[in-house]
Amino acid sequence: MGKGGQPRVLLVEDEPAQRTVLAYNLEAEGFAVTQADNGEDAMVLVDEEEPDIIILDWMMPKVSGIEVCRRLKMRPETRGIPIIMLSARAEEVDRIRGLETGADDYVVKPYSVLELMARARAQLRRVRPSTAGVVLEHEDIRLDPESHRVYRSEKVLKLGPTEFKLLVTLMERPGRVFSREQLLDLVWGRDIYVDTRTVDVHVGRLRKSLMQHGGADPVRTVRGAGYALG
Amino acid sequence: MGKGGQPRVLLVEDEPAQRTVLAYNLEAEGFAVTQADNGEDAMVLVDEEEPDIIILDWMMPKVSGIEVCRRLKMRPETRGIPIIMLSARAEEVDRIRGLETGADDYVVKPYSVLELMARARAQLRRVRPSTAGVVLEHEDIRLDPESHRVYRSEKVLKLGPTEFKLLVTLMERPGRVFSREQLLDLVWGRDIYVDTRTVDVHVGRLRKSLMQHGGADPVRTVRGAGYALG
DNA sequence: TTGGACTGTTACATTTCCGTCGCATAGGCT
DNA sequence: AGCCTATGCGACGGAAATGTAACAGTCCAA
Repeated sequence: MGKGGQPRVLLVEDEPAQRTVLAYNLEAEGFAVTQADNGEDAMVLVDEEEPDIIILDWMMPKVSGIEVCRRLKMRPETRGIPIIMLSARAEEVDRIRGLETGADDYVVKPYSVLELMARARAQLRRVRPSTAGVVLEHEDIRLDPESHRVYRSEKVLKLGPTEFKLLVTLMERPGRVFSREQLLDLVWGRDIYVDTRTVDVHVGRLRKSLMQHGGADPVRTVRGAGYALG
Repeated sequence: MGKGGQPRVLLVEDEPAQRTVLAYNLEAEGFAVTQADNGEDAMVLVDEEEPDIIILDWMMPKVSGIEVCRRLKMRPETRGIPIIMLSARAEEVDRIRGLETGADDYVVKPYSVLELMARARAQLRRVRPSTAGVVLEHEDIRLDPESHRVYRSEKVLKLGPTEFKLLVTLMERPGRVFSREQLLDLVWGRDIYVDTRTVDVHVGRLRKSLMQHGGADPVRTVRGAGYALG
């Protein structure tokens, strides 16, 4: 995985409008998006960004999506990356299938964005079964990303957006110690400037929220290093 | 519906003995039975056979029942098919419920065959109540897409077209949080340009409509994320 | 044509949350 | 103990997200 929670997706589509819409939706769904509008750039970006999944348009100038797919599936180091191919008409899917490019899934345009998201998640789950769309559990804490709900011993907890994201991050790797800088990256975003002490404050708020109905403090402070769950 | 009033059931169970027994009983009860022993085949058969109801074992090799269920409930064209999940122990039912896979009912092994039949019929009745329309229900809200009518505790509600579509979308996956962008996609259509704040306004109108005869607000606002039902 | 129903936008009110500061407290080292 | 640093935590101003009424435009039926 790119970083703790944010799966990286490489989006290859030559039509700017479609690419923009997709990128927007993917980002809204929590993906870190890298964009390319042609096959050559895509090949380079695969190595540079090491995406967790690739969404690839079939029709493209120069190097076509099919060709990109074929090349990637030939190299051992990129073979494992799931590829979802976009194609304009249903009949084409059969053709692409026939070409045995090795793509992992196909979506026909015009596609439902939600469906595409679902398929992307499904692929990610296959490759990395832990995260993305599954209910996270740690001791008596249960977190469902889909319904955006957190339970502790059957009681619903109320927590703010940042506390929620913070908890998601911690729960994705229970026991692992995250430095304040890492947490800023993962929860706030890579290019946001905020004081590292802000993390402390939010961890404090998260603690209070998690203990609002009683129970022990599940967050562990590692002096000089950061925070961890359990 | 299948031919001549015979409801089609897709039976997905990897244990041959159990599957055979169940299939026999289902056929005796007048169902047209299609069988699968794994999730992948099941996904294919859903499209090929268009069953009226699916009985799905939880534990299966490769693609689990949960995963099949989740995928089916994500696709609009299969979302309406009722799914009954079979699970080995009672505790698991709670777990599956927590996962919000969208299954319509749960039966614990070892189950009474009669009970399973009864539940299957109940689901069919719900989906096909002489009108052949899918009826969505959530708490005290009942929505019939066929007649375009919405009831709340036996009283008919009056709501506009957009409010109706919005409610349909939310009710198709109760509990799930939809972002404003997703709702724009699903309710308005993906190539319509409207401000995301418009969603807020319509959610507000939907709320007012749903509470026009009293009752609590069934729509949940998830700050920083979107809206959900329940 | 007129009136009603509906829609999308805007402006404003209100709530909730965020980031920072200051000080208290705890932990670790000599 | 005494000192220094890291962390906990309450408070506060302000920003951001959301609720909502009002408005103008559109469509359609009477």
